[in-house]
Amino acid sequence: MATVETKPNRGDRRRAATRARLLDAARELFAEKGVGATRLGEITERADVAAGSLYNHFADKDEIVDTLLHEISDGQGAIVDELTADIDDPAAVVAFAHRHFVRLAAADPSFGALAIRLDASHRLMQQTLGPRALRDIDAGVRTGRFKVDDPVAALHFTGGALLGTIAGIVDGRLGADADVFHAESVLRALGVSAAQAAKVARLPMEAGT
Amino acid sequence: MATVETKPNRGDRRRAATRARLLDAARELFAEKGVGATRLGEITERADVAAGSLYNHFADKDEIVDTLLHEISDGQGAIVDELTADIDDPAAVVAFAHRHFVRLAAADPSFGALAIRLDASHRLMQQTLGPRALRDIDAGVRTGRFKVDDPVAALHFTGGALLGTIAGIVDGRLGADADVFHAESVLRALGVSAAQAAKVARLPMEAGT
DNA sequence: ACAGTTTCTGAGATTTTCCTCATTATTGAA
DNA sequence: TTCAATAATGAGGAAAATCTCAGAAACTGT
Repeated sequence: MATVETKPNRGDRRRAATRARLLDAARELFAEKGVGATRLGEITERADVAAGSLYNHFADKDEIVDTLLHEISDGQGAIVDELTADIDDPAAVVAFAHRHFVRLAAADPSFGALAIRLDASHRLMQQTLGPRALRDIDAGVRTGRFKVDDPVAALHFTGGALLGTIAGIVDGRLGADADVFHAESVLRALGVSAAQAAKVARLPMEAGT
Repeated sequence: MATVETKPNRGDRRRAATRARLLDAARELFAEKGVGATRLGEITERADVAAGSLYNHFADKDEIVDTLLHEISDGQGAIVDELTADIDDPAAVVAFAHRHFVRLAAADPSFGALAIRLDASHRLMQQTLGPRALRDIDAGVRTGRFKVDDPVAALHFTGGALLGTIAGIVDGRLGADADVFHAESVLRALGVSAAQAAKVARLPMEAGT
């Protein structure tokens, strides 16, 4: 209602391009040195954009962080949803989702660094990807696949564990193949039998990811 | 050899007191707003200490963070070591250690907030408390109590999960009784049977903590 | 081609933060 | 009590970061 949908002009594209350059630069810098240590001037410099232009797009650093977070979580959330759309077993869904993010962190270091460095990453992860994860956990509890007394506690547990594994990958202590171990541990923690966890965590994943 | 041990003077005590006031203020502020967002001026103001005095004790913010980390990890590490000194079962040791930190976060919100807000808290946690945790995991693997292929991956997994649970407590989504659920999940993830995990995670803890 | 609109630019004003250092206060020893 | 040594003070200089704004450039529609 509020906004009228209209075809993007050349001008619109130019605006979008500088905005994207700013976001890319911010993402890189946040991953490299953390949010707090990144100066707005560094962002505009790396983006090769004039200092003043930043304010045409974002009011302040927080707004950049928020935008980045929504971009990532919406994008990845949708990818995972699609990846697991036709899987019935909740255990397999959870395993696939976790493996997706572990692999993503290995394939794109800036994503991993960002995930663990964003201020209060726990809370934000919970707010954005949390609802989807909680839905999957609940599904497993309902069908009896998971043995979990407190789904919310399980959400925090598994979400934190994911960030922990990502942190291990980011600083090189874990390899890209950590996804299977991680998924197996998640399933066990959720009450899946060891044999089943071992099997489900090793299911082949689609070419994607 | 280097430093001569001598009885603390009144002067020594005064110096130590301002230093302690600075560290307390820093701890509070880091917990409230994160390390990056805390200005040195805020620390001296809250500590009610002149701006210049900070430099009599610390070269810069990093040195404050380091000091705080060592203080916490040495202190809490020793407490946990003592708490678990005469326990043989590695599973019980791990469960007690995790429960201790979960309870600590519930009892002392500033500890919890600090734990999850410290810049790159994952890496730092791993560096400080990690060696002890890894030692306990290794012990469990050796005795066959844990079924874990990759102890380092398990360390990251359980460390992250702990931070996740602490985050849940800090923002009020989990109660102080989350310690049992958390410990039970950790044990399961490490390959302890569901029945054993349920039992060990509920062992009574010493009055302490 | 022209006018009107939007975006970008970058120098510099403003604000914030860090840190030094001359001075004052406190302490311990003689 | 006096003196030397150590610690604390806080005003202010230096540096850094944020943000503004007037003008240039790019773009659109007519």
